[in-house]
Amino acid sequence: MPLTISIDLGSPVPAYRQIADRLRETLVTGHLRPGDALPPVRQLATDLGVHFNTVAEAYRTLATEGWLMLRRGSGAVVVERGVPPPAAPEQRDRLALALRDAVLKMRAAGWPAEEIAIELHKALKGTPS
Amino acid sequence: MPLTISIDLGSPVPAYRQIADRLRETLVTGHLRPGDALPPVRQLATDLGVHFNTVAEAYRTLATEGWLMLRRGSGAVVVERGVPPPAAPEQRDRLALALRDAVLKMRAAGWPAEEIAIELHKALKGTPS
DNA sequence: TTGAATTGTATAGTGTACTTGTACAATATA
DNA sequence: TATATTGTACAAGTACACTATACAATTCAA
Repeated sequence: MPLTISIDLGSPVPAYRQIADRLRETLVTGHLRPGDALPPVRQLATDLGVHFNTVAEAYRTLATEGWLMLRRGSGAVVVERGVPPPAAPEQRDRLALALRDAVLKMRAAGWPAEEIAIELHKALKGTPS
Repeated sequence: MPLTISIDLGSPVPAYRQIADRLRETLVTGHLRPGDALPPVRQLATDLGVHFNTVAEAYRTLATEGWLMLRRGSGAVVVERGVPPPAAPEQRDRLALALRDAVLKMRAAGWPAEEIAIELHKALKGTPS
């Protein structure tokens, strides 16, 4: 599978963060596994309609999180991640807040609680551990 | 109750959006109800440590969403909102994506699925309808 | 009725973040 | 060993967030 992701250039979320988010999804769900190679920054950038430096920034984000190893010439490779380093409580709070705000915005937009729960389980599905 | 909210100035999420998020929470949960007055932008701004224009931007955001009515001299007042206007599919997708990304980041940080579900229910709790 | 105080609005300025352009360094490959 | 491939570094342009300041509409006390 050639890694097909897409981003929304009209979104207020910066492109490099969207790219990181979508790639993180493939990593968390196991569609990309240790040893797998990611496409070169220039190729993915062309596919998504952004500059390759924008993709490179996303790769660096994921490398910092421990998902990837980057090397010029060799490209980006998924590495064994082990136990995620314990996040700072401040960072933990932000993650929980992001979830809460997402739910609140959906409620405010009129989503039934049912459907929100469904969306949640979709997001949890396929996640190992 | 004097409306006590707090924001995180170190967060990458812009202050005006955090303020709107926290206020939306009080609105969705019914802690602020139609007819209630919000604090003047200058007062809330002082409380939060930002410029009053930043608070004003948050108020405008919520006014656009149909929660508030703004008038100089009178201040910001919660209005009856009725049925939320049907969001554009594009906007709907973004809401669902935000939820998905929040969950994925929590998983990536090592949160057990259990606790994520708990956080979700905390966010849903107290929500009418 | 009037004038001062209160409250949101408008607009310009400043700093920061995002994206791009371009040159470069390290690795792979023919 | 030369060339292509791949990520990196850094400067420039643009958009966004926040602030400063002046302003307009409303409220309220004298």
